[in-house]
Amino acid sequence: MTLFDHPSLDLGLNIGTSSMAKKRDYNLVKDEKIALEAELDRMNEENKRLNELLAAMQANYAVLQSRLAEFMAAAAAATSTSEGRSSPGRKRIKGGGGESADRAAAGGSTSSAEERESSCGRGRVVMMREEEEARPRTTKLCVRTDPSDASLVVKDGYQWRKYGQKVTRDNPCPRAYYRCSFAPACPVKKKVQRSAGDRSVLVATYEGDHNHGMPSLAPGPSSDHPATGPSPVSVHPSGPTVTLDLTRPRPAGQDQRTAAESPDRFQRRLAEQMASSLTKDPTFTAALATAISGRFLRLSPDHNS
DNA sequence: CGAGTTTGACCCGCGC
DNA sequence: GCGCGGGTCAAACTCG
Repeated sequence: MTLFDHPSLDLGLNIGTSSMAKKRDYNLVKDEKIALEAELDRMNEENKRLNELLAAMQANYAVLQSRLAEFMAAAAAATSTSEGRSSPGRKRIKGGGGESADRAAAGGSTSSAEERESSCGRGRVVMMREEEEARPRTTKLCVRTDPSDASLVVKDGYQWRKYGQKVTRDNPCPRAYYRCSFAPACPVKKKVQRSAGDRSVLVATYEGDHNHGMPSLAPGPSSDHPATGPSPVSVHPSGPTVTLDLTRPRPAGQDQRTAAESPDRFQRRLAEQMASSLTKDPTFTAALATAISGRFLRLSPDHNS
């Protein structure tokens, strides 16, 4: 009757606008979902691409290492024939026959030195050569940091305790000495020094292998797990060297798209910025570097030898 | 109060 | 033998 003869205009409009708004919201959510799915696809693609890159790098590293092994074997054969026994104690290794055992014991955590000590005799050329081969693995990690950042900290996921700092002759920048403090008996040491040529590059030299897992990769609320990452990799004569650029600026033009952005574009940009900030995080990137180098070490043919 | 950092001293290998 | 330089020690200090 009258009730139905006079339907509220507002009510009807409200219903109409409400459903339209719902539809608009639905479309927005749909757009957002499409955008996120596209972003996910893009990330998956990038992940796939980086995995392929990593596989290629591993293959290259294996080839280079085998070549290095061949070269070392050839060089050893050549020097053993020409050198003879003329210089039994010429190339000494710290912690070897000349290093006092009580010093090693006083140091507390010099298991690598002790291992060498136990495996070498005094003044025997053959043993010296075995000792050289038993030398702890040395890995270099070059990290590009902000030049204004004066700290000698390379966040690689492990827990380090600084035990010394020294200004060396060939480099005005001080060199910091670290020991792995995560496991008491872990023999790994790390030296960190700014590159003499490029102050923005931190060169971290790792000696030895960790006898424990990676602390930051253990499950936990604050663990920063690498999934993808940048990093051009080069192999140095002393071992694999991972180079990271932590100061890379965001892609040009990204900051220029601020005016008149559609919501889904904004969402996309937000996602990009999140991904960008994640990969720009030094801890994230350094952990990634360690994970990559750790994977190299595990895949190394002479590892655990 | 414990863990980490700083820093001067010390040790030791090596070249001269 | 001596001095230099790299590596390490350890007491003092800082920080959370």
